[in-house]
Amino acid sequence: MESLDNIAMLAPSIEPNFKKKFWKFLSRWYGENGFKYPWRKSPTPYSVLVSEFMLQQTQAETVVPYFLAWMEKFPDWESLAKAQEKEVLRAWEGLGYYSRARNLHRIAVMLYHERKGELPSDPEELMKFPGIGPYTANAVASLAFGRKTPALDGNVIRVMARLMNINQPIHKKETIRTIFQVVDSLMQGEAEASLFNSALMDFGRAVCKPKYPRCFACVLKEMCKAKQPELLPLRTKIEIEEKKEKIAIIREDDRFWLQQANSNQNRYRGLWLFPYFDPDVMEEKAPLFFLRHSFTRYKILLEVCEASWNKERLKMMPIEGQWVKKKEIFSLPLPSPHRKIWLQLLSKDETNKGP
DNA sequence: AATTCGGGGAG
DNA sequence: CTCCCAGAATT
Repeated sequence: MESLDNIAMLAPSIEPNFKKKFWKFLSRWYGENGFKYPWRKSPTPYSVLVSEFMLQQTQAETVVPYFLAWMEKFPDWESLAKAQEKEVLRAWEGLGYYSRARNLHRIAVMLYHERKGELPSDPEELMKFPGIGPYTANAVASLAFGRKTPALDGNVIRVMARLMNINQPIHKKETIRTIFQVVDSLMQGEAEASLFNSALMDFGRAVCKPKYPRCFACVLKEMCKAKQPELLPLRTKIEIEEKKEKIAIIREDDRFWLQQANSNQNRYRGLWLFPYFDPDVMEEKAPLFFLRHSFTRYKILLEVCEASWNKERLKMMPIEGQWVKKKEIFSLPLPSPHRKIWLQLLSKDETNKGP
């Protein structure tokens, strides 16, 4: 088995023949099987950055409708720069990782005021912007500006790790550096940067899949050194933590009590939430329903109840939040579970109104 | 180097 | 149910 060092030393001098063959097979596969995503139709630096932000840790099919709606609402840097954060978060609602939306908005404002609305094309420069890391910087440089630089996402790293039979944890810095050099060398040919990176990512997603790779349909099989079927080092398993949380619905006619997520906390910052039930200042009136939702390592059972303020205690203890009219809740950004709560409440209101 | 940050789709 | 996704920032 080759050591990583050997592969790293080989990288700059991969045989021209190998490079040629690699792209010949891959480009043919891409021509027949590449995905037709809307952000590939007429890419601009803006549309590419929007799509790349949305695609961070989010499956492409999930992103499609969000991307289309976003480009309608915020077609360019200027419209995004002039928007309120509330609108921006509302357009992002349901995608998760909301700091992506806040960072994208910040970038728009920065560009609009400081750079005449133009992104730099150099990956090192791109990395100076909030929310742009190594992958996104190189993706934008290649997909939007045609720079020949490797965009190493999870798919590409997996493909290359198998191709070279790197039996080491693939998230190690040294491993990534090696893969970067190899891909960099592979793409220095006729291949257009945008096509090359897109093809490799699509290929990893569709064929060289994490769990059940379709080796039988692999066009790179003859040059792959992976010892099948042993594939990749397993990831460390994470412990799931189960929690119960109680949400209070406090209403007064057509107004509901909502609070904006604390600005010094990162999760849900800027989004609006129904408050947690707090027995010190609230009284439960009636149970409503349960809702479960899970994310990363948490499995949360949300209990939703109707509640009212305990006015005596409320006087001594200022409570954050404010009354929001029913009609306004539609336009506020809510985390997914809270949006679901809201929709449940609405449908109950409707059925109660029934003839 | 490990954790945090969401949510949904696929198997 | 479990795994994973066109990652980045923070600890």
